[in-house]
Order: sequence, then structure tokens, then C-alpha cells
Amino acid sequence: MKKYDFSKIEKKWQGEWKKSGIYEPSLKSGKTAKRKPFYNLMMFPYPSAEGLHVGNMYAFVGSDIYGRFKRMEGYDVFEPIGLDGFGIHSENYAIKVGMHPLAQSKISEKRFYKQLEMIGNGFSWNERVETYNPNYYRWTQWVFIEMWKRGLAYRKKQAVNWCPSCKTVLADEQVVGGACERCSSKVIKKELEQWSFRITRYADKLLKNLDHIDWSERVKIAQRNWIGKSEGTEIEFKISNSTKTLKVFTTRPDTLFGATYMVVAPEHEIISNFKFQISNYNEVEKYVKASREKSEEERVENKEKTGVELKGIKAINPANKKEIPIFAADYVLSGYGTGAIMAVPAHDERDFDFAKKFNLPIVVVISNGKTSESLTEAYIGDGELVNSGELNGLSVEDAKRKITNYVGGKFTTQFRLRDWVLSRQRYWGAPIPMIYCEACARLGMGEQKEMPGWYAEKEKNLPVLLPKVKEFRPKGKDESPLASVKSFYKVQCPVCKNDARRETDVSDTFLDSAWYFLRYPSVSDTKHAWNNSITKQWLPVNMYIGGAEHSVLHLLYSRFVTMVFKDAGLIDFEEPFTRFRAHGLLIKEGAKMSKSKGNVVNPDEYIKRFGADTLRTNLMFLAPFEQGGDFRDAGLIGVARFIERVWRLGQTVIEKKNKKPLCERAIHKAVKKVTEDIESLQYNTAISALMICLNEIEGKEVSVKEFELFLQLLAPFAPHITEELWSELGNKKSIHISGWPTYDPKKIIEENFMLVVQINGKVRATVDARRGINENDAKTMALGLETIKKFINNSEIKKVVFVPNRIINFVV
RNA sequence: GCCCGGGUGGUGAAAUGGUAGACACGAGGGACUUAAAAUCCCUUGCUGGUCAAACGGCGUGCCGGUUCGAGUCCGGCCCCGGGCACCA
Repeated sequence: MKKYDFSKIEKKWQGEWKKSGIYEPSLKSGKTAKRKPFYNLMMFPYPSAEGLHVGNMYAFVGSDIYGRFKRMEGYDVFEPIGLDGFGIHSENYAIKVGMHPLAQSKISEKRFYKQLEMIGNGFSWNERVETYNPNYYRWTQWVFIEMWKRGLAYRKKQAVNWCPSCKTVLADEQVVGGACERCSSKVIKKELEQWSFRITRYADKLLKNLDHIDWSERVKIAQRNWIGKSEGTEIEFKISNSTKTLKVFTTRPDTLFGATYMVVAPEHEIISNFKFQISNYNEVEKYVKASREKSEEERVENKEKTGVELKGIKAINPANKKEIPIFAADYVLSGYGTGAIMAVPAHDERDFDFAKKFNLPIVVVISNGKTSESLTEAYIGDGELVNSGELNGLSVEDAKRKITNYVGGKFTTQFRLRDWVLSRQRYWGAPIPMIYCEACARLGMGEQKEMPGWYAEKEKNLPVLLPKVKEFRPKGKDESPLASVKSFYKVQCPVCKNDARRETDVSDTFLDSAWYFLRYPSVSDTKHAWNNSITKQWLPVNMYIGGAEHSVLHLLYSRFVTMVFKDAGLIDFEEPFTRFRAHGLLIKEGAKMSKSKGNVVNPDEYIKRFGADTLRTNLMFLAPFEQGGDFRDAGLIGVARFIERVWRLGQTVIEKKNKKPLCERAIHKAVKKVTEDIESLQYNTAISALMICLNEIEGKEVSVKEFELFLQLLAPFAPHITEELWSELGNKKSIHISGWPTYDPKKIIEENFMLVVQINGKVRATVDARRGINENDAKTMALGLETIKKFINNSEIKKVVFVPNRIINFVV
């Protein structure tokens, strides 16, 4: 019998597939072609580390299986791949290995594409995208300009997240628990002028659309939380002896009578506006400075409240007209609401802590059985209003409405979501295509009134090429290394022709990946970011599979960018990904795979030892795909045996060429199960169904037709071996475009089944019964059993529960 | 603290409210072999019982409930993994 030489077979078919182009869809004809387009997308990798690890492969194979399934179902599947190679991650790696990022990118590219080929995915290789490639980032820059044109890109001095180790600004979404997402250094706040995108303008739509898109629920929940909508009231507090007011946002206006003091964020403008009225201004200034220098983590770690009173000014509670003190404290955030709050210590935990520490009055206004004196913690719950004048006796809900109207408050909505800070003070990214002219700025000239002096680079001048420079390392001077490259930044003002300066920051990597799915099918179009006719046929993406860690980064940014393009009339859909599924995390010995832990598994050696087909199938077999699991060598051997057995059975089938179908039921059962399981990404049970099927048909006289059906079911998981056996059986066309098997429900039904006989819900016997047996016959049959007779023992049968084709239960 | 997952044999896991542990790994036993590897067959939740069995009891993190019947539904708790976190 011929030996199963997987490395030869896999190499052979990978070559054949490339040659025949079976994974290249007809992008241009798309919908007019016989096969319907299906855009099957997976998240492209950062080519930064030593190569793909088995966790990447897990994600890609899981996505590929779905794509292969759809292709066999008759869709024209587009499954592109590329490299998200711009950005800090890749740059840091290049620095670490002492290479220039550009040179390193070429090395990584080769290695990654080779590895990606080895895993046997049905990639559409002709449409690769590398984000660091000028003919790609040219359009990333164009995207920036489109944002700018619509007033969605702006530059502003603001407190931003700064990573002292990466020496750059980070977006809110890139700060994880007060630390840098990439290097885990503590992030500090810095006042800098930065480019941002107004993603907050789309907060409502980003939230609302979540209700109708077919995405993994956990990702939708993460986005909902991140966007963080809360409904409340804006109330103005008068400042004594002043015409100025202090505005607050609160979700609990009903507790207004309990507001015994106010707090503003250290950055609040009231501090400088009342500089001369604040008698302890020096002390206040000291506090403001200290809190600014605190790292995010220090603020988070230390929940002990700090603050300082703004002595000399008071606010007036509009409900009871009492004068109350104003504090500055860093537990109030400048970026949320109005940056100021009314503090109700009796009914807010944070205010309670602060009031206790600073000895401030606590007034209970929602009845909860405690008095203001006996309260030991803030009461957040519902109740009837007390100590609240006319509001007494009202419910929380009624009081909210009444008091808001009474004090002239405004019902508003606040979002937790912040604008997307886009500038990065690094080298390896797409230069932001903007030009600043001081002369024009002085005259108030520029493309946008609120930002004098700024001009977007002309489209014909794109790309603004990233110059190849020796000094590419971050300098830590709040500016990019490009700020020292005169030939890069020195330009002529496009309007007044005076000397002008090009923006030297580069854009966040997440801008590169926010629109790449639009580029893939249109890579051949050199004149546009995307080709309208192709885009109409192929987008939005039908199925997107990727990691849940991108819930509030890439997946949110992509939705935002898509919405902007839709509103601009550039595309005709609003959501980029019709379906999104988050795969689980592949871990190793209970821990996340990471280089620092030294538990990264390289797939190459496994492919070498067992073959890609075995590794693919094993990865999908070890646990439910959407749950993830622990990668161990142990299970591999089981799958390797299974694949070997398929090979041996294949050889017998080829030799004997049986025509008579003898295994129909086993095969049809497998068709049903595998079809349903792949559609719902339950690959582990699909594989188990194939194993059960093989166990049944092995050793029997399997017909060629039956075995072919089996191969087709296995093909998405093990594309090479199935293709080899398929072709040895004499098929000329590839198995991967051979169609998906259907089953005949009649052939699955078995004539007999095991009738379970229970007494009081306990299984007491089983008996072989005819399918479709009625209650009476089942009863007679069951009562005739010796064991049942014994258990019933002449007791009265009170009730009989009969579930057709399953159980009969006697209640005695 | 809040929001998601999850807790089932020695292990990975499976189970429309209807025989818990499919499938696989591991382990034990056997066949083949001079031997080993590979392959094939049998056993394998715990426990009582017995030479063996028949036949029982107990079992899905814990406590309670609904139901003829609960891993699955409801209420309350504990533990593990992940995310968010002073968002007013």
C-alpha cells in the first residue's frame, strides 16, 4: 500500500492550487458571475515577532475552514491576506534586532508569507496588502484627508496619554489598566498638540447599530461598555458674588437637595478664571501640578481621595439656595461630562469617601432606613425622597423630572467614548499628510477657520513618502524623528509659497487597519483607494473572524471609518462586517502565549513532523473554536491516527472501486452533522462526527461515491490529503470547488431505537423498540419487562409520561 | 466594584429539559512480532456486591427551588479565566 507522504502531498497541492488559481475569485465580474461573491476575511497579522505562532495559525485556519465550506457551497470566495506591518509593534521589533524597519519588513514579509502558505489556507494571493507599502499608505493618507475635509480630523492641545518607553502618544483604547498596550509601561498624562478624529460624533450610531449587526455578543457588549452612554441632566450652579456659573452633569438630579459641595477636575477652567478670588491659589496650583504628574496607574491604584478646597469662592445649590464649598480633586475627570460634579455624599460612593475624609456634611435625601448620621456607606438604591422640600414623598424617577424642570436643567446624554488621538511621535508609520504655514496662520488663512495655517497635501502629491533615514529611533522629545529630517519637513506653502513645515508625526497603526478590507478587492486599481464597481459587488464583508482583543480598537475604528465614508457618499453601506465572530484564545499550559513567558509554540516543526492537515485538524478538534483552548502535543497523535486511517481506507477504496452503497446511513448522518456544525463554527464536534463516521465505515465495503462524500466533508479541515485522494479516485476538478454534499433525511432515520423506561424519572431499563411506536404499545412493552415488573411491584401507576422515540416514564 | 465567559472522569471535551461522559488522549489487558515500533481488539466516572456476574447506590463547583424528569430552567452563594474600572 502506498505510504502517506504528507510533506510531498502538501507541497504538491499548494503549488497546483496557485497554478490553477482556484482561490482567485472573479473580482471584476462578481455578482454577474454564476457564483455569488463571498468575502471571507480574517485579521491580518502584525509581522513583528520571530514569525507566526500557533495562535495565529489557529485563527487563520478557523477562518479558512469557513471560507472553504462556503466555496464548496458554491460561493465565489474571496479570502485575502496581508501584513499590518506599519506601527510601533514592528518598529520596536526592528529596534530590538538592530535592523532598519524597512529592511526588517522585507525579511518578515518573506518569512510570514512562507509560513502562511504552509498552513494550506485558500488565500487569494494576488490581492495582498502591506500597510507599509507606499501604494497602500498613499490611500491611508487619502483617508486622513477625507476626514479632514469633513471636519472630522482636528489638532488640539490637550492632556493625552504618553508612554515614556515607546516615547509616543497613545489613544485611550491603547491604554490598558493605566499601562501601555504594547510594552506595559506606566502611561502618564502630557499636554500636547495632537491630531484626533472625532469618533465621538458617531457615538450614537456606533451604539445603535450594534442592535442589528450579527456579531459575537461579547464583542458587542464590550463596545457598548466602551461607548458608555448615560442619560442625565445638566444643571448650572451659580457662583456667589459672580455672574459666572458652574455647570455639572448628573444622572441623579433627584438627589440635588443632598448636594453639599461641588468638585471640579484639576484641569477645570474655573481655577484659572477665579485665580484672584481663590485665597489659597498657591496651594491649589500645587495640587493641580501634582495630579497632572501622576501616572494613570497611580490614579487608578490609589483610590484614597485627594483634593483641595477653592477657598474664597462658593457655589449656590439651586434647589435649596444654600452656599456650598467647591473643591478641586482628581477623582473628577476633565474629559467626561463638564469636568465638574455636584457631590452627593449620601448617595454616591466616591462622594461619600471624599466627604468622610474632608469632614463635609452628609444629607440623606432618599429614604433607606438610615439617617445622615448613621449612614456607613453611600446608598445607591431606589426609595422615596426625604429632606428635599417639595420633592418629599416622590419616587426617584418622578423627582428627576420635576427637579430638572424646576431648576431649569437640561436633559442630556453623555458618552464615555473619547476622540481618537491619532498622532504618533514615531518613525514607522504613514506620515500625516498635512502642511503648516506660519505666514498663513498669522493672517488667519488656512483650509479651516478654527485651524489657521493648515493645508492638506494635494492628492496628486500622495503618497507623502516616509523617507529612509538612519536615525529612526524615537527620541523622546515629544516629536517624531522626522522632525530632524529637514528634507522631509521643509516644504513650500501651497498657497503663499513661503516656507512651510510638513507635519512630522505619523498616524496610529490602527488607521492603517481601519480600512484595509476596502482595499483588498481593489488592489489592482492604482487610481482610487477602492474601485466602486468592485466594492459594490464584494462589500460589506460577509464573514469576519478574529480576536476579541480588538473589540474596542480595530473593530470600533473600522466601523467609524465606514460610517464616515457612507455619510460622504463614497460607499453605500454603513457597517463594514455583516457577520463577525470572535475566536477563542489558544493558550499554552494555562497561560497566554507570549515571548516573555517563553511558551510560544512555533507551528513549523509540527507541520514538519505531522503535516499541515493534521495540525489544522488537531487545532480545530481540541476545543470549541469560539472558546479557545490549551495547545498540547498530547491530542495530536489521535488526529494523526485519524488522518492515517483515512489515507489507508482511501487506498483500499481506490483499489477495490466498489459501486454498491453500503454505508449510506453513516455518511448521510455525517453530512447533516458536519454541515450544521461548520455553519455554527463548532468544528470540534464536526471532526468528532467525521471520526464516528470513519469508525463505522472502516472495514466495510465502502463505495467510491460514499468515500468521496466523506472526503468532501473532510476537505475544509484537511485540504491536501482530501485533494490527493480525490484526484487519485480519478476526479479532474479540484475537490475544493466540487460542491458541498447534501443529505437525504430519509436515509438517516433508523428503524429501531432504544426506548428508555423510567420509574419516577430513574432509568430502570432500556428496550429495543420500533421507531414511531405509540404510547399504548410502548406501555405494554415496558410493563412486560421483568425488571420493571419488579420495581412497580403492584403499586398504582399514577401517571405515564411518554416522549415519542425516546422515553416512557411511570410515576408510582 | 461592574460586565462577559467558564466550573462535567486521570486529561481535552460532548450532551433540542429526556440513558451524563459522545469523540479523542492517557492508562490497563490482549493479538501480531524473535523483539520493538506501528497497527488491531477489549476494558476504563466513583463505589457496593461477586471467582466472575446479575443487580444496586452515588455522581456535572456549593445550597435551595420548579418539574414525572435538571449538567441544562429559576433564586442565592463560592471559585477560575478575560474585559472595564473614580465616567458622576
